[in-house]
Amino acid sequence: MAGDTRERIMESARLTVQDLGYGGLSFRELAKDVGIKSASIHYYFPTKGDLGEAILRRYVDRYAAFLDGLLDGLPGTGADRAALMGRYTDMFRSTLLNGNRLCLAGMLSAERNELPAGICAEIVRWGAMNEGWIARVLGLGGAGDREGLRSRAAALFAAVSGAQVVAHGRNDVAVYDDIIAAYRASGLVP
Amino acid sequence: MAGDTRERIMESARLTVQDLGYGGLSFRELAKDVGIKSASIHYYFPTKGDLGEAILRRYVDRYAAFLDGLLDGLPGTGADRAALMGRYTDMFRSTLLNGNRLCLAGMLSAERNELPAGICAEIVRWGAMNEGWIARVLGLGGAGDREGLRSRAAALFAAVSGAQVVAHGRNDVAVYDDIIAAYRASGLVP
DNA sequence: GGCTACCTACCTGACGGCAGGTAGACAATG
DNA sequence: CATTGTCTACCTGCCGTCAGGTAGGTAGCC
Repeated sequence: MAGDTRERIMESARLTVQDLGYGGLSFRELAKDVGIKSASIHYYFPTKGDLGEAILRRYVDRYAAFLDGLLDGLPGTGADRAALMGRYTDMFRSTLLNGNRLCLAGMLSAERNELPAGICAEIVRWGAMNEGWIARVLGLGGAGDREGLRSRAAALFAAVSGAQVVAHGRNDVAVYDDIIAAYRASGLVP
Repeated sequence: MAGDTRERIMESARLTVQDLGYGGLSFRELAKDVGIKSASIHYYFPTKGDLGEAILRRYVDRYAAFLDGLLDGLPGTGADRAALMGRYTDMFRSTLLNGNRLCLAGMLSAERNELPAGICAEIVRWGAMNEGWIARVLGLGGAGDREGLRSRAAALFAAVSGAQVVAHGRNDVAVYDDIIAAYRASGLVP
């Protein structure tokens, strides 16, 4: 199966980074999980940095496609803002449910000061993509100056990310749910 | 100087963890920074976990004292809620300014899945302490049911933490400032 | 005063283990 | 024959940790 091994390396690596962080990702454990020898990983990804960049790049791409898919064929009435944001917060919720994992980019954000530059660039792209999507959703209701939407979207993205980190630190999804509910009550999240 | 070496170990370790994380803290580098040999650290802290727990415990205690100090001798009119929250957000801001560091507990929150239990307990204490203080500040305005204050405080704590993580990931304090401003505009932060 | 005993605050030197990474052989496939 | 994918074997370097030693101070006792 061409490309299968590469696929399984990336999948396993992603799950590990979301669990233990980039520093907690080891080629030996990774190889054990995939069922090959650690040296073989270098065939696909010359260095650890290359692997990290590849999985984050694909992560951002996939979620961009997923989020865009949510907007497809939308009436644009703005009646669905709340529903869309519910889908958005559920996205972060599901990673917590999956072994108390953190969003890949969120985890790497924390580790930023010991990461290669290529990964940092992808972290920035993750933020811009999320904020862009949220701004579009917020704009569905109608007007709102573009700059206002943009800054509110950035706030919303940071708030949801923070809720995930805090809940992750306490290993308790209920904490996440409560915080999101409070965001909604305060009007920050539609 | 009795206790001086122990003090310097803890200070250097704390700064490193806020910079590179718990995984990025090495006894050899730490010893080099303090000016002793790495083995000597074990004289003060038997294991790495003990050191980590000690610095986080003190971190929580000190910020608890600092925040309580802000409330001392307050008129309680509630006119100062905004000012107090400004002091609070400035606290997180200053760690970003200091070498793009993260709040110690925030960093450890991300690494939670590979941390000894003693440290995890202190992370929980950090959250409870912050939420308790914020709830008190929010309550200064007057009424508000206790449960409502509590959940709003939890949201505010998570939001500010998230703003710090996102700004840290982009290595840009301006990002933090913009997000906090948007929180204020949305009414989440007084 | 002198001796013993214990303490603090480090040190030297090493241990086993794991990290990412490399060189080169080899079998399978086209 | 050439390419692809994986292997074995190994490298250097760092990791936390430990055993054991030592210089200097202090306290108690004859």
